[in-house]
Order: sequence, then C-alpha cells, then structure tokens
Amino acid sequence: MNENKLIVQLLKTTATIEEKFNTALKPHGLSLPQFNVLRILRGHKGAPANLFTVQNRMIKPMSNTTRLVDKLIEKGWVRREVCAKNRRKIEIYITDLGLTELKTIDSVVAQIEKEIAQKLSPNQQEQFYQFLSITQF
Amino acid sequence: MNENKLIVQLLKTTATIEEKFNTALKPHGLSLPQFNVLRILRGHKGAPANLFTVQNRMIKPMSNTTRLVDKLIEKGWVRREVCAKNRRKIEIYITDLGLTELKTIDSVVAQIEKEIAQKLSPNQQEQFYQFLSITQF
DNA sequence: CTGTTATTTTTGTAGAAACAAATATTGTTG
DNA sequence: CAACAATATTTGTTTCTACAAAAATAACAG
Repeated sequence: MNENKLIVQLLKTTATIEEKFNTALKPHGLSLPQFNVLRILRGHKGAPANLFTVQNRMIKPMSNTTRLVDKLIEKGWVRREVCAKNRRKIEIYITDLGLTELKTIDSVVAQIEKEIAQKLSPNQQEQFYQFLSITQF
Repeated sequence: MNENKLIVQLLKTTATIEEKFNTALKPHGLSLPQFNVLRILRGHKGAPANLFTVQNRMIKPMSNTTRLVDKLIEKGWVRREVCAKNRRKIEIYITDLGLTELKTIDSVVAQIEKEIAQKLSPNQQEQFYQFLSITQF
C-alpha cells in the first residue's frame, strides 16, 4: 500500500464527511466547530467548563475559542460567567435554549453518522476505530 | 461500536495529521491546499490543467482556486495561460522553480506519511484504505 | 508585601475560506 | 444571426482562522 495514497484517502474521506456535516448544520446557523463546542458543553451536564478545557477537547483545538463562544452567546445557546474561585477562568454553560436546539440537530447528525458507519459491519467498525486510534498517535 | 465515537475519532485523527502537515509546510510558505495543487500540477507532467479540473481533484475542493493560484504565481511556482482553443478556460502549469521547491518539500512530507502509515502493518494499511474508501461513498 | 513568573482569556490584525453575484466565452435553438 | 442557456473563471463581501501580543489574575520566591 502506497503510504501517500493511504493518507490522501484519509484526508479525502474526512473532507467528504465534514462537508456533509456542514451542509446539515448550515440551516441551523451552526458551523462544525460551534456544534462541537455545544456538544462538549452538553457533555458536562450543567457543570461549568472553562474555556481552556473546551478548547482542548475540541476535535480541532483552535486558538480563538473566545470569538466562537461569542457567536453562540449571540444566539442564546450558551452563557459565560467569570469563575468565582479563579477570576482568570471563564466558565461556559449551555443554556436550555441551546439544549433544545441541540436536540433538534441531534437527529440530523445522528442520521448522517449512521449512514456513514453502517457501510461497515460492526466488526469492521471496531477495526476501523482501532486503525484510526493507532494512526493518530 | 458507537457510531458517533467512530466518526469523531476519524475527524480527530485527520485533524492531527493535517496539523502535522501544516507545521511542516509552513516554513516553506505553503498551505496544505496550495501544496495539494502543486502536486496535482506535477502529476500532469507538463500537460496543462485547467482550473476547473484542478479544483475537482483537490482533496477539499474549494470555491476560489483563483486566489489560491494567485499566491502560487506570486512565488513563481506556477504560471497561468488562457487556453487557445477555449478562451474561457485557464490553463495552469507548474514551473521549474515550482518543481524544485516541491522536490525539497517531498522528503519532509514523505517522512510524515511514512511515520503515520508505518504504525500499521502492510495488511492493516490495505484494510484501512478499504474502510476509508467504503466510508467515503 | 513586592517583584517576577505562570496561567487564562481577550484583542488586533493579517490572511484564508465561503458564498453569491458578475463577467467572459462558447454552444444551441429557432 | 439573435436570444438564451451553459460553462469557466473572477470578483466583492462577509465571515472565519491563525498568530502574536496584550491584559488580567493568580502563584510564588525572597
């Protein structure tokens, strides 16, 4: 297997998938990174997440999460508070409105994920996941 | 296998790899899409490639290849000519300077590709490629 | 307590990407 | 050939991203 061919295929496959997500998210006024942040916040189940943590958990950690969060705040899906214990830190919460919005988007995104994943058998999916994990590190 | 987990892992792995490429290309003043275009042009071995073709062969087809090519022209790595047979078309060539530049970058990029791919055995690489191909379509 | 260093976030700014509309050329149909 | 549609590229504009520098707070050393 040509190494270059393999990597290019990896990049292409991902680009195609990202494109699908973007298309699905656009009508909701969300970019993929924004959606990513919303899901991270929901994962915290009410517990605050500071900006630094959110940044590092992102699929593609980005340098200016501040402005990304600004956009989410504008839409009322997220709120921001200064941490009382350490005033350097900014705690970010997903709002009820954000949770509602996420819920409507979930089904669309889940459908895309399903369509993609189900091209592989459960066993293949498992192997695929392993290959990806190995490859990343 | 959780479908979401699988897809997220795919996106993360690719993000990590793209980051490596970006880091390696930056000292050469090249972005990943620019590098991609250079390699496409080299693949044509002197035969012209029109902008439309280049765009579609890109890993991540982008809407304004014009300005991407502008940058490559500024550096003298590429030249642009109006197609004589169909004056709508723009033919793009890689220059000798561009080929030379690519040659120096090749080894760095090949090294990265090798490091990544060699985490998998040849057999695994083959399977991995299959999974990616299946997943894309 | 003061000065220095480390941590966390924000801001400025320059460059890149997305998207739609505009332009230029060619092809086609009556 | 005139009008209209199709193809190929460019341009304008707005939004995003990357990077570096600044700001704010906290931690620590003497």
